[in-house]
Amino acid sequence: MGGRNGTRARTGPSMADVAALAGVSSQTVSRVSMGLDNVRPATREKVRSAMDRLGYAPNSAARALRYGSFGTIGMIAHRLARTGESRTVEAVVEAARVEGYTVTLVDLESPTSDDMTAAVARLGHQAIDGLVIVRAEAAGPETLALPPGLPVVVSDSRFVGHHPAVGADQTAGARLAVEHLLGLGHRTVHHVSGPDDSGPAQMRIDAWRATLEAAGRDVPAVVRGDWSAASGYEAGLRLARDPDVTAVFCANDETATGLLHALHEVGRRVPQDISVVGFDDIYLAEQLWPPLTTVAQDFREIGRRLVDLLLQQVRDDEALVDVHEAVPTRLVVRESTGPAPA
Amino acid sequence: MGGRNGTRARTGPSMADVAALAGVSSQTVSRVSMGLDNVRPATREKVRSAMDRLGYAPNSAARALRYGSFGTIGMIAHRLARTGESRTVEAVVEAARVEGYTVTLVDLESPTSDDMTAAVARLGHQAIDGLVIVRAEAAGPETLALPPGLPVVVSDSRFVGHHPAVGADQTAGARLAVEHLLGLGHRTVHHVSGPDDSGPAQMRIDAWRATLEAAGRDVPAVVRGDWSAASGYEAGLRLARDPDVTAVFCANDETATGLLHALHEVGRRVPQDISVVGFDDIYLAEQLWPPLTTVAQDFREIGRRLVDLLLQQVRDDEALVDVHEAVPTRLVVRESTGPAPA
DNA sequence: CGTTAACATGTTTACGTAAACATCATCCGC
DNA sequence: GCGGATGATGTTTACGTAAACATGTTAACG
Repeated sequence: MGGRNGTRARTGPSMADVAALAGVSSQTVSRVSMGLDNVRPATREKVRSAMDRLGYAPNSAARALRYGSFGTIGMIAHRLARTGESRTVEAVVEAARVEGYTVTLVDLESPTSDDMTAAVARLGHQAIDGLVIVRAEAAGPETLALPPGLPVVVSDSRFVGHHPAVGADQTAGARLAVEHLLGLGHRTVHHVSGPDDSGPAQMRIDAWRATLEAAGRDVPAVVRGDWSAASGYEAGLRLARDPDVTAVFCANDETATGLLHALHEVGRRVPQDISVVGFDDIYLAEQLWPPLTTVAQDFREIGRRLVDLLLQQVRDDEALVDVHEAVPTRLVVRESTGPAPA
Repeated sequence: MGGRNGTRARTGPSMADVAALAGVSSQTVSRVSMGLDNVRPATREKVRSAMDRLGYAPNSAARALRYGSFGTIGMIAHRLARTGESRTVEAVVEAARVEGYTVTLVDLESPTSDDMTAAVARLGHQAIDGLVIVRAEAAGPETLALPPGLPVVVSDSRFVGHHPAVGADQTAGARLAVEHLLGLGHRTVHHVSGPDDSGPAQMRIDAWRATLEAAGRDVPAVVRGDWSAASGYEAGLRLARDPDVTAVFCANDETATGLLHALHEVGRRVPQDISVVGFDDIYLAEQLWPPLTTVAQDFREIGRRLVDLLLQQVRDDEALVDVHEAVPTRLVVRESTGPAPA
């Protein structure tokens, strides 16, 4: 694995050292350390001062070994500075904190199945009680060799039936976006999608198509993106050439940002000429120009439920494979959408 | 602390179980597990299949206890979905992966000294070999009660002399931004700053002021921001009222985004009427409208050096308090800056 | 065929903590 | 003032791993 110090590393004073200095047994030190009350105040004080003098801190490895628990959740993500990713990471970290857990992050070099497997293997050797997998793009549920018995939750619904999953309600969200645009009088809605191998991206595509079909509208060809702003920019340049395009639904807000850029550049006005809707409601969405109409994901709730579901498995020691929770999304209407041009 | 399962948690099969099934000693299992070569192929195979059958995974707590090392770096950040934060987190996680380490994240509820102390206390009980503190806004170096002997690095230079620090070269970066604007003919440059209690924010203010003074220009009053896009928006509304304002240097790209929003809204053209420069070079900067001229931080390099410096202390077991590395910044000129209006 | 080296494998031990159990002192009521 | 209860403290042990040391087995060479 590497990374380890070959020999003994920083190992501070142990309970035995404190005990020797305080003139008590190490068990008494343990009692003080855990805050039990069956210790005489005078003794407690002796131990406390010995701890302070030596700079004692409990060894969490030993504790973990004793308890079989680390108070730590593992999390696998790819390119975590991306908007959706970082919001999810933040939310999971926050929810974990409330439960008294910390989060250990591993990022993937690439979202390939191999890298995912490597990451899982590395985390399997790490000190975690459970695992959260965020947007497992390329890796399918079958290809994942997880340590048996390790509780897992996933924020990608392709894993339903394999692992419990929590995610935004992609389908309803995409429908909201498309219906909003149709309601403004647009004849149809174009879509700049996420990458092929992403479950959420596929769900947004499907819901977009289904909504158009249900309304009896033409379904234009999907413009492939990859979540990036750059792909949105390119898509924008392409779509702007077609004067029939009056409404675009982007797979995420970054893509939408790039699209807006392209439209500004070629002089198409938003929303007068073209309306744009994003997905995620990133922090910057309301400060873009124009402020972006988007489908808000409740990241905080998603993080909370991911952690809940994970800890439920950790505590009860049973897998919940069939669970799939869809967290409601809501449309946030700002200024990037307007009535279809006459 | 909380969070622990009261009784024994998931504890899979141990080496002893594998050894029993394979008919060898646990030490042989250990050898196979560690990939040593002094095991007969036939024996290795027996052990391997026993491992597979039982679903054996090494217990990292026991390993950590044995080695005194976790292969894990702790990281404290606040609001980590923020641009600069998430880029730094990403960079540190990536650099740590290269070194064979994972990163345990704790986010602060608020950047107060109390919360910081609580976070440190919680991490002190966690399984980490060293600690990275990112932008310790409110908490000063003195107020931090760190576990003695725990290697620490900080990405905020107020900690120089207390802990080794790595950060972007704020001063040079701010100077680049201001000189760029002066070079375009602007008489002076206004500044929307970060929060009072931030070290980097203060350094950017100081460098902005020093550069203006060195050029013999008027130094306008600082407009206080708080890193957020919303604060940039408000600052923008305020600054737009003053027709003398032709150039604004924002403390970060989010603030700049909000500022652009405000300027668009009131009809001031960028860069024809007002030039805007940001700081950070977030992923979206080049896709904003107009694409944002900004001071790029080399987050990847910062992350790498933070991890290097930390692991150096971990491995050599000595503190490097006097180290302070400033990673060069560079100006990325895009379209939000232009010649001063005539 | 015997001696020895080289290698494979087993045994013992320590890492730091905390539960379980054992012991010892103190204080209460009669 | 004595038996028993209560509470404080000490002792033993196990958690899973891997280093250090010990032993056994095979092969090579004279």
